[in-house]
Amino acid sequence: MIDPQILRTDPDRLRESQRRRGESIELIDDLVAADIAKREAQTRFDELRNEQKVLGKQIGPLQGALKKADDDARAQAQAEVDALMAQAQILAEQVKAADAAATAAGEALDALWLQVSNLVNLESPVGGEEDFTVLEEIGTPRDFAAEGFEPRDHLELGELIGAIDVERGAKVSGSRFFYLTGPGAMLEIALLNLAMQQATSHGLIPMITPTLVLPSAMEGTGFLGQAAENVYRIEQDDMYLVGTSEVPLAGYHADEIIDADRLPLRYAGWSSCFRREAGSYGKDTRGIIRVHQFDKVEMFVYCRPEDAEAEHARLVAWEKKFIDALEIPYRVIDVATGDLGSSAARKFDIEAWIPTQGTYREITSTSNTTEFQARRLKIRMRDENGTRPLATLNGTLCAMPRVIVAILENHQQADGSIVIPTALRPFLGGQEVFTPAS
RNA sequence: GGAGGUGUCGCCUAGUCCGGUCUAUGGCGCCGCACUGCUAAUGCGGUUUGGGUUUAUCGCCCAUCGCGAGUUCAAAUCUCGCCACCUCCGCCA
Repeated sequence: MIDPQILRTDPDRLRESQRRRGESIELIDDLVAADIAKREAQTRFDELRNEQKVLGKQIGPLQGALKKADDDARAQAQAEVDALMAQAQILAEQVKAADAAATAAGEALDALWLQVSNLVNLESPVGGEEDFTVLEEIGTPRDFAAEGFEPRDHLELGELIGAIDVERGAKVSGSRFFYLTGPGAMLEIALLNLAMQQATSHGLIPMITPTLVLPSAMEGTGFLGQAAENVYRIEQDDMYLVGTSEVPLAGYHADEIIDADRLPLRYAGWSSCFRREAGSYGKDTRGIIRVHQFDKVEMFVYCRPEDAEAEHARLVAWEKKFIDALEIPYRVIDVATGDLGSSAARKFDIEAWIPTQGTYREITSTSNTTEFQARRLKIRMRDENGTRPLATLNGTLCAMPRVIVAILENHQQADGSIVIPTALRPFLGGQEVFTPAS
């Protein structure tokens, strides 16, 4: 949610943000009207309620006096009480109606706010999925032609070395599920160790989070808007499977007020992630680039709003350091406004070079969600200026399947073996190569 | 899953039986001021959160006693539902 003050003082800022995202501008007009309606209804209720309380305070003492009154005064006192009671009853009806009206107006307003995405950062390139800006390219893709062989894709390689089994994944769980087997499983564990080693060296707090969450956490992080179709819902218990540990890491401090001197709070969460991948039929059907379940180490930061942009840059730097250690060529892109997702004001993706696709593919994504999630989840900070919402940011450190794809494809040799990046070897007992199973 | 207990403004706590005097008591902590070579101690004042109004301030109004609904002129207090935690029993990785 965006600061309601901006809606009242500068609604054009919201309209401009909506325009850049390609989302509804009329929504802002509705919001302005609903905000006014809500305040009017609330004020009416407040005033009536005040009248009711003033009146109510007179009744108690009068009834006390009535009990003590002697016969002469009784009739008089009784009449006074009756008159007040009659008045109070009318007022009670009005209060009830005004309360209902204010509640309804509030709900209508909240429903509209839930449809509004975060204010985009004005630096973000405007446009759709293809309109990103490339910020930098690092490393050089190998020239397999010069090396004299045709690169195999990650699935072929994974099957060759006995690391990936998608056929049995499909047999047991359906399409887009897979098993990591033998060296594949060991590789994921090694990646987890490297990621957590780097994370802790940066001062992040390691976390293992719930993956099943209540609606409040899902909604608070902005995943029940246009992204809702990609979320698994457990109907029977009204819970959701998270698509990223960003959700439980953001919910961790929900409803809390954090002392500013504890900020920034930085976490590295490890969890399984579940995605329905609705609307991606036919896309990336081969291999493990797009799957329904995978594991991921996610970074999550709570900080002062004024520090958020610097923090965002720090997250990108940590992501780069991780990919650097894996010796994979990549580029960093500044994602365009139309492709940000509802909670991000700005988003940087790292895309790894995938030789058999001849292109870069997303392997990390880091978003500055400013105060958007914090407002929804009621996470505030307290400093010398009082209590106010803080900023949250998230960023991928290691999304297992895609990192594994990038390692296999970029470090393959002509015989189908895989050279293990030096940084991973300590976590694999010093092993240097994955070789094809016989 | 069953039985019992608990839930009050950072922490602890009074208030709930018997509705109005609750504008929620007291202690700790914290902030400000006074006193004071310094610190400590002491004294005085302040200290839930959210919304509205006013905004140069002070202020005023409403909501908030785990959450929600109900009864009532009036609910921390009565009724119902739910949630969380604790103890015990059952089942279980």
